[in-house]
Amino acid sequence: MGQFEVEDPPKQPKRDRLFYKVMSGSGTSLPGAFILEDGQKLAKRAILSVRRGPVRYRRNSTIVCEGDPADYVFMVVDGIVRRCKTFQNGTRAIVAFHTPGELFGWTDELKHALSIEAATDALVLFFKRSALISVAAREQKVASFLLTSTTSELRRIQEHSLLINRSAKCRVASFLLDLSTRIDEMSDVDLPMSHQDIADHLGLSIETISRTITDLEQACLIERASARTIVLKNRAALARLLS
Amino acid sequence: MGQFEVEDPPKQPKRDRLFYKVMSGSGTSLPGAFILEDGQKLAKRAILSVRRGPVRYRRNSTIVCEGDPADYVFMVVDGIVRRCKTFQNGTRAIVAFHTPGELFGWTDELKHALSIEAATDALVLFFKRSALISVAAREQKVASFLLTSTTSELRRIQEHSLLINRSAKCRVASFLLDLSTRIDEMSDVDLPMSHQDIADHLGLSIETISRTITDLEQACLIERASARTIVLKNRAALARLLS
DNA sequence: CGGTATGTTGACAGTGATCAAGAAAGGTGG
DNA sequence: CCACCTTTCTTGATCACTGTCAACATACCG
Repeated sequence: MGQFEVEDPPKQPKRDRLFYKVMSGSGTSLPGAFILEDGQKLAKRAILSVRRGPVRYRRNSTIVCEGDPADYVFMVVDGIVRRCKTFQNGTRAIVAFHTPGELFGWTDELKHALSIEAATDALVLFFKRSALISVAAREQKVASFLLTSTTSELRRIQEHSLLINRSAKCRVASFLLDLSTRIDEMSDVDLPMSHQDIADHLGLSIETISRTITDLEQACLIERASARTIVLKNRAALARLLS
Repeated sequence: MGQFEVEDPPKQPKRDRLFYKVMSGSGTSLPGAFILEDGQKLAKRAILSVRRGPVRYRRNSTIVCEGDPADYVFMVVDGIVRRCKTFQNGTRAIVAFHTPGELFGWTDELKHALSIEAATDALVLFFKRSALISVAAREQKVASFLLTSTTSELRRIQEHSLLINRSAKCRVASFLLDLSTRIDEMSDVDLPMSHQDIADHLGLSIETISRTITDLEQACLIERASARTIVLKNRAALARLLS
């Protein structure tokens, strides 16, 4: 487990707002399944009681190492977290990025199969797995929340896995569109993570990332406001690249 | 939803054995989390009460089309089922294969994002989602089973997504090792699906699949007993290709 | 202001896709 | 059981996309 740092008092109000939003279901609505209605005070109190943190991590610091015991489950409060595996030849694969409000690190194994690292400066809540499990056994709403979170993560990674045989242009377009909806900005996407992170997530090299962005810009689908800020000028055309 | 066929009476005993095994947890053990102990007669009876089928599908027939309403969740009883998406240019990506005992098709969306097809002749159980959800709300063991199944699927696809930037040799080795443990045969893997299916799952062409198998055979890691039967002669060396 | 990390662009090489042809396997009807 | 046909698999030749290496530009930070 990575180094713990002091809690960040000024951020507390933000954490509680976010946390309430998540537990009331407005952040992760689930049509047709376990809908988390508002006002489930019991479930909220139950989960809050087993929370630790939030803990602040600096960019690129490690939260969990591959092989660490899977005693904790996490929730991003602020920033971006990546889950990744580094191979012997030094290459790295980033399985997923996690944005604020997402629960992650839930597994059915005793050890984490992937490292968990802060892709940007990040605030992270900790939940003890064993406590969460016993709460879930009593509180049906908590069990629903766990299932909802896991199902959402499954859906995201299934979508991501569709990129396995697609071109670089398609992968980058998919990434930009997905990120823009998750960051939830209007038209300009401020890339929170490095090109290296994006490359390792999409299975491309940083050079190809750069070149592809240039190509998309020359095709007038996007525009580079700065190296890290991209304006999606034609979402429809970008989406057409995916099909 | 695909064509329904008559039930297959002689297979019934097998289905019930399998189903009991699954619900008793011996097929999908979950260390450290919601352990499904033996003798949970209530949960078993509760789930069985909302089951339909089993329905028999012939190889390559469609069980669910992309975009069909997600009213049902499925369980393979016999054979192999694939979940896939076909793109406009005709290429296809197979997100996952499902082996007997696996629950699949669970989603938090109203429609299935992927087509579900029989990769071999297959027997499939149906569960009405709405019924499953209401049973899960009453029966904690059923909720646990849903979470366990979803978590297992998540783990599998996360492992698969690590292949996104690996070589053809590594992808094929990974596939063969995974398949051999899932089919649970001693040393020889009888490939249940076509090379085309494997190619679409690994993001390679059928020619590369064939060539890679030839390479692995010449390196004495495997041996081709027939086109569809492969003997893993050196599992350790195959596993070394993955790291 | 200098130094490091990050991003961009070019030249070239390598892995795997594509196209094409042939071989093996499986299914069907005689 | 065999001949035939279709599907699936194998192997070869060529090409394209993307990785690698290198140089340079820019941003970031003390």
